[in-house]
Amino acid sequence: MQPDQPVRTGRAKRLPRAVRERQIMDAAVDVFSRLGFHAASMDEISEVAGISKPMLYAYLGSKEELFATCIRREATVMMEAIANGIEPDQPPDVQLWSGLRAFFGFVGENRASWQVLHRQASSQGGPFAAELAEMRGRAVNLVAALLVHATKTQDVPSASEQEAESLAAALVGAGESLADWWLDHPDEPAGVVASRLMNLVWMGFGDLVQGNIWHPPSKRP
Amino acid sequence: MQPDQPVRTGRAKRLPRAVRERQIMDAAVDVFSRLGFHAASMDEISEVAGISKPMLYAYLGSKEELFATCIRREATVMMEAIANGIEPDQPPDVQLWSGLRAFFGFVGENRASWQVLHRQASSQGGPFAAELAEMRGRAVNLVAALLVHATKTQDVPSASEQEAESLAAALVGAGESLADWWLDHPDEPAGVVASRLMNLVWMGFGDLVQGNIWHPPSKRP
DNA sequence: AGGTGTACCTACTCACCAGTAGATTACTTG
DNA sequence: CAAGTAATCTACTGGTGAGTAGGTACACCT
Repeated sequence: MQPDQPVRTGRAKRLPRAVRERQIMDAAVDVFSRLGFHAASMDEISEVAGISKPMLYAYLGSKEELFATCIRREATVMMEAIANGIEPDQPPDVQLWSGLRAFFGFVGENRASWQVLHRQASSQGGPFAAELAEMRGRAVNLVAALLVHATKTQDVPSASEQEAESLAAALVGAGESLADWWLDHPDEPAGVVASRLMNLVWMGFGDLVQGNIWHPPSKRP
Repeated sequence: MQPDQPVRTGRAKRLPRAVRERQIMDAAVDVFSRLGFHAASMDEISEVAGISKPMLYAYLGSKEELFATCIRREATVMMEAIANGIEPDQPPDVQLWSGLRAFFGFVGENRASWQVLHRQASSQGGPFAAELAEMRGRAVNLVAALLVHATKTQDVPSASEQEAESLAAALVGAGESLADWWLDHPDEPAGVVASRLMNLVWMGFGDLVQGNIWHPPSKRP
């Protein structure tokens, strides 16, 4: 959350283009996340960014281009955060756990990013949703691969690609919407939310109601 | 999905108020679901409804009132569908199963309703999200009660209210977002989607990768 | 210092849309 | 069949916001 720039009067200090572009993007993510695409005005974005509207257009083009650019940037940053968080060469449950922790960690520290990325992008139709769908696709592939790998280490008929992918989609969806839910209940720490989802999707209610809990490896005997 | 009314010219046929109101609401749900709250215009809604704008205002008030009314109507209809679908006096897993089937059944046959209800309402802030949150609260309570009941029949320390409620929230969230995902993959039948979520949340990946599947009672030995 | 290009601004235009005023038509009931 | 009233229309206003035209100041190089 960017602190509101003090009300600017007169000319802004000269800055190199790259720096201004970053400032503008930050402001745009902030405003889009608070107001949504349509209700956000280019006037407000330029004001928050501390510059005038023509700068906005000169640097980042139309409102739609700006929004798409925001989505791409935030999506890339997030996917990198998750990819860096996963520990390969670990058993599937641990990989899933580290991925979930990285995901909720990112969302917790970049609420505006998540808001613009998920809620806004998916509720505007068209090219924006497509942008988002592509990123979700990458996430689903990640999880699906993990699942297939998990079944391969067992001596059961490995799940079909189709089956794995749809389960992965369900899990990714659960993560997305739990993150949305979390936005409205911000008091819980990230680790707790991540651990709840981990237990839900790895153990299932069937186990949980019998008191069987999943623990991270450090707590295993 | 309402078929577009043919382009209307001249006066619409006189109809009693109640009927017109229904037509208008149907049109509003259609347009809101396609375009979102802000991008939807009262002109377009009135056109799809086959009447002129002043009628809209005379019957349903302002744009915001209209939208809120849509949300309330659709939410009520959906909750009733689910409540009617659940079979009480059955074991917890069967109750959950029937609830999921009812939910996905409703979404499948009322895609526009779901879109306006979930995607649109949650991405507009303010009173709309509150309206939605209240309905989600009812759903969460339903599931949480079911969970608490399930643990009570076991001889384990029953989960805390807090724990049960957040797990319920996760499940409801998973359902919401799986429904969203389903909007973009409409080829799957409702039963299949419902069954996937059932397996995921009841059995968990941990069981699924070992080939343990949940079956509805009719297939049990 | 003077020139050159880039960062930056004020002040508009134009389109679109929520909401309304005031007139008009068609059922319905005595 | 004439009121009376409910349903409906056409045609406007006012405000807001995307996008732009045309100009000003600052920094750096020579």
